[in-house]
Amino acid sequence: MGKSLESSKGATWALFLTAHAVLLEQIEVRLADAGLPSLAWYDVLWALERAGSRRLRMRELADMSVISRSNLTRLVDRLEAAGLVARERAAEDRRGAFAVITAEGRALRKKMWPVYAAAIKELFEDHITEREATQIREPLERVLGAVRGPAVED
Amino acid sequence: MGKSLESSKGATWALFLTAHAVLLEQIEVRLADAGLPSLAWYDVLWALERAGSRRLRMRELADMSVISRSNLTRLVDRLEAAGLVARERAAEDRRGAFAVITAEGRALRKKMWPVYAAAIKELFEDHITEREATQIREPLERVLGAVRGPAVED
DNA sequence: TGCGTTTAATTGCAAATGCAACTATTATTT
DNA sequence: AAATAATAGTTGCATTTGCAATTAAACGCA
Repeated sequence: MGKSLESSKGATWALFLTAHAVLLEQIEVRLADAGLPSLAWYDVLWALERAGSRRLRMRELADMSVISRSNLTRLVDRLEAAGLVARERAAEDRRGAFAVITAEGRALRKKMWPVYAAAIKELFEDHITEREATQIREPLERVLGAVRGPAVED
Repeated sequence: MGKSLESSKGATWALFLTAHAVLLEQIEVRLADAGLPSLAWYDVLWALERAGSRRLRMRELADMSVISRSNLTRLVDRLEAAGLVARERAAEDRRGAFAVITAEGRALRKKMWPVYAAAIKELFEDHITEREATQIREPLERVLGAVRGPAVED
């Protein structure tokens, strides 16, 4: 294509950061405007709802939501205070605890989804083709794979 | 390509969020390990350094860094306390203030860059081709353009 | 000119986050 | 089995964020 561009990778990274910040900000505004809790709550509720028996160990939940253990402890505190989640002591390992989503939790998650989905659609999906989605997804999967499971080194 | 995939857009969005969270976490760890401040500081310093006369109005800086005005006020408070930035009252509009990067600020930014750059490279750039970078960048630019300048509506 | 409006930036206060230390329990060594 | 290490989760405390209200200056216009 003629003149070579310096490197578009740096620009891609910058754009990745900016796009994330702007989109998340917009989504949070929409949720707040609808009188709904933040995305962080949604993520945890959704992770629990998908889980086999609607429960996950704190550790698993923290990993899936990509937040620290201590932050998850407090987030679950808040969710529990709101009646959306309950803690259950683990029988087989008495150190551990499960977070279990309640019926109210499921109801709220279900109520949040349309607002969240509409935001994703309008802000993100409507502007990219199916093909582009794949072209974004594939490299990101590779990136994530490299960070997460860099194949045990010895 | 034969069997149609449900929609890869949802998966792309999920991946976008996860990749962002994981990569940022890793980058922050590397900066902290090197005894350096967070990316938020870097962003502000870099925005100022790029600016014409090494200064920007608080408003512009907040927009560029995608953070709220009030948060920027405090972030600049901290940067100022660290001697990396100074505030300058605007002459032509006495409500306003400029944030100006200091020599120390420039020095620190310069010291942070190699660590940050190495992280971006290893975690992100090394796993995608130049072509893929473009294929990510283009749709994201469109997305961002749509959110930001949705063409004045009336 | 004077009055209401908009804009820039900051502040108060509550909520959320990050990090290091701590408790309880299980796993490993010897 | 006792001693040591490792793991799960929580807590204390300091930092950072978010939101609403506030102060100050500029603008718009009657």
